[in-house]
Amino acid sequence: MATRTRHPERRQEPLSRERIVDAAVELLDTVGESGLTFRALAERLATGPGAIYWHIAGRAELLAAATDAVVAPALDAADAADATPQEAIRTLAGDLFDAIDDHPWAGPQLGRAPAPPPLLRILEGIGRQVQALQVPEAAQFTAACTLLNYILGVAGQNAANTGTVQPGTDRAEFLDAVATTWARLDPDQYPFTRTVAGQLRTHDDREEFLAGIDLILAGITAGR
Amino acid sequence: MATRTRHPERRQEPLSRERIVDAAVELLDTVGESGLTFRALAERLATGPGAIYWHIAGRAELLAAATDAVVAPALDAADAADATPQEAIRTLAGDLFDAIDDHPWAGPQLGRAPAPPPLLRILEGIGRQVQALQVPEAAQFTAACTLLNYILGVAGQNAANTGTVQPGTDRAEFLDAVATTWARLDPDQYPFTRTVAGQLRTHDDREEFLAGIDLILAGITAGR
DNA sequence: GGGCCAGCTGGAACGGCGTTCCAGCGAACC
DNA sequence: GGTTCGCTGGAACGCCGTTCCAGCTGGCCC
Repeated sequence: MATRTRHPERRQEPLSRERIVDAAVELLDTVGESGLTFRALAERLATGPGAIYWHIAGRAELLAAATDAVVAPALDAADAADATPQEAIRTLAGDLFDAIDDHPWAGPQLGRAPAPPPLLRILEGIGRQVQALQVPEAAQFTAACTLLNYILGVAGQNAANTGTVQPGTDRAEFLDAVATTWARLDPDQYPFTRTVAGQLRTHDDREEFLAGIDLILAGITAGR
Repeated sequence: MATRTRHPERRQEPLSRERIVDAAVELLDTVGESGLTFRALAERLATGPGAIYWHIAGRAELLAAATDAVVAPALDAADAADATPQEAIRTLAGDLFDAIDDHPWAGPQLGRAPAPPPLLRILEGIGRQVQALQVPEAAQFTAACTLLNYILGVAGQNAANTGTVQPGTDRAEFLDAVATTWARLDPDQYPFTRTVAGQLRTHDDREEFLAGIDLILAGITAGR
C-alpha cells in the first residue's frame, strides 16, 4: 500500500479506491444517479473503464461505497454524553437527514446490499437510545425498526422529489406547484389532501421530518 | 376501441395498454425489475419493441402503470363503515403490505413519478382516518405523512431484502442467516443489534410492520 | 366497389451502458 | 539486468431503452 518512490511525485496521482469513490460522489452530486457512468468516471479520472475495475467490483459496489462515504460522517458524530435519548435520536436523525438532503441519490441506496454497513450502524445507533429509554426488551426491536423504516421512507421520498424537480426551479416554486396541484384535486376523491395542500407552501422538510420522529418517540414512550 | 370483425377471432388478441401492463406485471413477478425488458416483453406478447411504444411512452410509465395495477386493489378495498379509525388504518396498511409482499418490485416505485396516483391515494386514505381520530388540524399533515413515510420505508426495505435472497432459499433460512450474521458482529460496536438478533428468527414481517403502525398511532393519539 | 387514409404493427438500427479482455508499462525484486 | 507482477487504459462484447419507418389492415368516402 504505502509504496514510496524517490521521485517527488508520480506523473499523476495513482488510482485508488478512495479517489474513485470521491470522484463518484462528485459525479452523483452533479448529475444524479443515472449520470454515474464508468465512462464518465473514467474520463474524470483521466483513465479507462478497465482500470476502475481493478479497484472496485462493479457499479453496485461503487454506489454502496459512495453512499457509505457520504453517510458515515453523520453516523460518526459522537453522541453527546449529556443528551437525553430523545435528543440523541433527534440529532442522529437530523444529521442523517442533512446528509441525504445534500446527496439525495444516497437515500434509496441506504437499504440496499446484503449487509450494508450504514443500515446496521443506523439501527445500532437508534437501538442504543431505545434501550436508554427503558423500553422493555421485547419491544425494543419494533421501536428501533419503526424509527429506522420511517427514516428510510423519508430518505427515499426526498430522492424521488429532487429527481422530479427541474434544476432551474427553486424550492418555493416547487412547493407552490405541488400545493396548487393538490388544491385542484377532485373534492370528492381527495378531501383530506385538499385540506392540507395549503400547509405545503409554508412547511419545512427538515422540521416535518423531525416532527415525525417525535411522533414515533411519543408512541414508544406512551405506555410508560 | 371496440372494433368488430366478422371473423370469429383476430389471428391474435390485439395489443392494448392493459395487455401490455398485465404482461409486464407477470414479467416483474417472475424475474424482478431488472428483468422487465422491452425485448422480453415484446417476445412474450409476440410482437416487436416498437409496437409497445405506440401504447406506452417508455419504461418509466410502464413501471408506474404496473405498480398502479398491483396496488390499486388494496386501495379500492371499501373501508368498513363500522371500523374505528385505527382499525381502518391497520387494514389499509395491511392490504398495502400484502400487495408489496406479493410484488416487491412495486415498493420502490410507490414514491416515484411527478404526481403518482398511488401515493396520493394512500395519503388520502390515511389522512381521512387521521381526521376521524380528532387530530387537531395543524397536526394532521404531520401525522399522515409520518404513517405514509413509514409505510414507504417498509415497502422499499422489503424489496431490498427479497432482492438479496437467493430464489432457492426459503424465508426461515434467510432469517436464520441474517440472525447469525448479526450475532457475530463486534460486541463493542454493535451491542444492541446483537441483543435483538435472536428475535429475528421468530419474527413475522407483517406483524412487525403492523406493530410499527400501532406505535405511530399511539404517538398520534398520545397527547389526546 | 375501389381507392384512400389513419391506426397500428414489428423488425431494424442507433447510441450508450456495464462489463470483460488483454497488450503493455513501469517499478520492485532476485 | 532480466523477470515478475501490480496496475493501467483502450478496444470489444452483448444488452439495454428508444427511434424510425416500411408495410399491413380494416373502416370510410367517393
